[in-house]
Amino acid sequence: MRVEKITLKKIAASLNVSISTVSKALKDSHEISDLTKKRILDYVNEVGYRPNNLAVSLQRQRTMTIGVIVPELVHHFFSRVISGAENYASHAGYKLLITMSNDEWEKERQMTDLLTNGYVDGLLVSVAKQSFEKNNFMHFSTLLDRRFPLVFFDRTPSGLNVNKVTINDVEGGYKATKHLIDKGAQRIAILTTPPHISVGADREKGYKKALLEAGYELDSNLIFHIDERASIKEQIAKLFDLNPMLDAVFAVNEKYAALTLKLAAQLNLKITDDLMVIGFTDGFISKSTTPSLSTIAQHGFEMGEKAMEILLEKIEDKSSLNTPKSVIIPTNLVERESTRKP
Amino acid sequence: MRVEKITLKKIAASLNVSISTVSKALKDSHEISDLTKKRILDYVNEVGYRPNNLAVSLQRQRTMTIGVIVPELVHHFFSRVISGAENYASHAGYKLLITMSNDEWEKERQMTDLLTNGYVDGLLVSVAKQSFEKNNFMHFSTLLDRRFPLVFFDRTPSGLNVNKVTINDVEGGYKATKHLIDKGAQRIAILTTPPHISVGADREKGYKKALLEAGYELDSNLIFHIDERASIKEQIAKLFDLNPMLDAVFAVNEKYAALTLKLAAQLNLKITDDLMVIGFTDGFISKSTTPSLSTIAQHGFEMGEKAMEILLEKIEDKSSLNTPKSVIIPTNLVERESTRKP
DNA sequence: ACATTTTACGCAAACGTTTTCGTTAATAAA
DNA sequence: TTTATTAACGAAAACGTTTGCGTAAAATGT
Repeated sequence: MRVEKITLKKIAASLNVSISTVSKALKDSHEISDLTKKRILDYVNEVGYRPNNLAVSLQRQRTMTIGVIVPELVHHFFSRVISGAENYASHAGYKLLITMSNDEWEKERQMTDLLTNGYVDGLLVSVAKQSFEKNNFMHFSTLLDRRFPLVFFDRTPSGLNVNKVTINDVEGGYKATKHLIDKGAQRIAILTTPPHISVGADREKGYKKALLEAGYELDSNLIFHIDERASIKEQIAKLFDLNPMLDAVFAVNEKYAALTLKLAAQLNLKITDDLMVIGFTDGFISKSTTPSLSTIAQHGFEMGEKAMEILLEKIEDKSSLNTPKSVIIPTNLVERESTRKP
Repeated sequence: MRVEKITLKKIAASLNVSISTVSKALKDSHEISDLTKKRILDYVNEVGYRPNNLAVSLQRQRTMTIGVIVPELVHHFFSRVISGAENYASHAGYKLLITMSNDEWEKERQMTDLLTNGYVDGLLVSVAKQSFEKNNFMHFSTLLDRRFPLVFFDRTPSGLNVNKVTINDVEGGYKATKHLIDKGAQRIAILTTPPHISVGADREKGYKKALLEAGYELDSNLIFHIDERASIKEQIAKLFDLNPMLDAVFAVNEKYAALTLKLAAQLNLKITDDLMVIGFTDGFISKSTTPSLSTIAQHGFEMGEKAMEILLEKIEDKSSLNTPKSVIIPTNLVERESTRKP
């Protein structure tokens, strides 16, 4: 039951050698004789020495770890991105440290601060909702000034020339809506986020574009900006209430789509005869509902991989930091039961 | 566009004062005159100095951050636990660093190593599947030897006397099964994990206990250990195939439960007349399916809070480390449509 | 007037490593 | 035998902080 921390200094003292000898022996340096190496190795194994990572990183000025900041973890999509990032990173010998901002500006700032001042070599972030609301990205712009390797994914800060990998949300929204139109829908509603969330706003743009292109009229009664602080289900119910002739819904995420489906069942609406539904994000939920949900697949895993690829490139070749890279991961439509018509 | 790192040393040089003066000024020490303080503060704000956390932590021998290792992030339950932990921690002034083991032993070992050697003051972990398979928990026992503050949640290592907060899985399994029995089910199947996963095994115990208590016979055809490396849906389909008289299913997680529901719909089985289903974990999925899922609520948020409470107690009062604490978070049955009978 | 206290700062050790550069002793080359 | 080389190790600076202690000058007390 050893309790005191065991350091190079203590090992050195115990074996009557210098600190540098121990350090070199542990890295199998040719400067140390095989005999001493063995003596040191044996002792080290016995006491179970582990180097202090803080000291190592401080000295090396490198940590081989990457920080990730996401708004929240519950989203399947973010989890997928992280998995993709982790996958790429671990093959390159990097580890991942994940934190969450809870969609709060202050926490995002705090985590950026914590991670970028020593803990990690680079940062991957998806911006918090509150940062959009406040339109405050100064914690990121100081990072850019410092030329700290930084890549954004999915939710990217407005007005900053940064590395980012996103999906084409406008196109995604367009595809989803177009699909409903092609299936013969006449009155198509959209359940989206408040306008300051770029991904929601962009999907809404795509929605409008598809409608206009097909000669439909835009109807503000059909455009619902969900306020997540209130009951989502009640807001969707209100949509149905307001629009008796509604025959299709485009929901900008899985959650809204699943709830729409549920409400439809409660109102005895037949999918797809009375109502078609299409979502966004191809997660477990979309596959497991009855009927299963048509959706726009975002390929989060690939997004994470790509983001990490760019980040590591920026880390290893600092000169590349001068030319921000922007990559768009293609989306594709996954047709399932909620829009499948004979 | 400043690029060189700015440190106390550089500030001191620029202002012709000593490093300690700068350091003390930044902490508003009474040892420094108001004039010098202002001079330093102004300069520091201008250049945007941020202390190096590695150096600070190394010196302070304290980081005010807590590490979390989870098998994976996609699980709603884990996300909830993390949120609870984060909530408690942030109120106590601690930050969270999250990593995932991918259910792999080696990665779990690596992350434990990374975090516990400098990066964090304490560790919260839910054990990887592979560690159970290998029955290898040495990376944790060395932590115990070092008296490193450590609390397990949900999936706890076998044979180690450790701090842990779990739910009573046996009781949960019992409650779920009993509920089905009370509702009149005759042939009740269980969809569970391979036996080495303790939570699955325990829920299965509760299932058996409830059956025996009610005078039912155990039927191995009704006990399915799902192998996640193969198609889950096909395995569930096989269950239905094998048991035409099946009238209730207890699934040990949301995923299996949702898939069961989906399959039932495809087989045109009426819920609840032909089949009742009950799950485990009260996440978004259970609420959003049609019919909605009855389930055993695990209260992940509370679990996270409690785990963090214990951990912080161990950190602040090292003497408490001698007496491992074990807390059980109560579960409760949430009845929804999938078992609701008139 | 001198002694004492206070103010305002600097020095240097410490946290635990890595690594460059000496230095000594043994070995090889002349 | 003398000189050059190599092998094996140690001293010390450096990474960027914090903090106890020392000290000169200024302020206060007698």
